[in-house]
Amino acid sequence: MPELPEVETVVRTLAPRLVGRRIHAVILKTRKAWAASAAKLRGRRIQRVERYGKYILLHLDRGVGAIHLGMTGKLMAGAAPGAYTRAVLVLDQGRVVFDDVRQFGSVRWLKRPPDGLGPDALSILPDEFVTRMAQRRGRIKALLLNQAFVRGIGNIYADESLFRARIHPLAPANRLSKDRALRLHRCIVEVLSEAVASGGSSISDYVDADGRPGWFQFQHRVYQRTGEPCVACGAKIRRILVAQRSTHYCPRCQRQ
DNA sequence: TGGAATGTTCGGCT
DNA sequence: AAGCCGAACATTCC
Repeated sequence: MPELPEVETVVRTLAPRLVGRRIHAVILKTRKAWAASAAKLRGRRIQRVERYGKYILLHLDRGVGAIHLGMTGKLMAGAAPGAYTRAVLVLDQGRVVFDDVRQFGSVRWLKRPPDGLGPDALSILPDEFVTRMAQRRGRIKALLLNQAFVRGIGNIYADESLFRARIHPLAPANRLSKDRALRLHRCIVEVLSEAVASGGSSISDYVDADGRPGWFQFQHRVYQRTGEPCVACGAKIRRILVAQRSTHYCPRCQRQ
């Protein structure tokens, strides 16, 4: 579940319970390579909690805790550990439980926030978005998924944004007119903001730090609606593969 | 039973 | 050299 809106929702529900807390102990139930790094969180005080693309950053008195939810990661305040719990941060007041069925997520201690990521999808300015797009020849859908280009967009919101902007997912980025690029930027901000306001999309079992699901999945217009009628024109939604990911679009509304 | 699922990374090829 | 592809990671669900 974890794209920008889901991570943002987790951060908003988590932050009030974490800021000012000290991490007394780190319990690890994983053999993943990040475990050694995660152990360094012990003893640190959490000064600020921030979303950084799809990362949850705990700004500490020394360094940062960087949590990535991968595909199935969940971060829950005060929850009981279960079968898929990979890490528990024991605080001076309460605890945070990190569950992750597929284990693509991670909990790490870093000297500084991760580098190599592009500007945040919700804060990049229209002009910069247009300029960066003009420098890329790749397919627009693949580019939106590329965190080095913009950070925060994943498979759901890439499809939903392209649908709203009426842009074909295979369109080469640098071949879009300035108007269409601006429209795409506007639609990305719109879709992400609406999704944040809805608490994200719960497509399998996503919940925020308080265990509450989001409801933006009821607003999806193309994502996982293959074969269903387009809400705008009635044409059947099509599914193709782009960058090895399922890509859903309306063949009539989104022309090449 | 095989394929697909909210993600990232790496190696190889052009 | 950017960009593409396939594979890998691990587990569940239908």
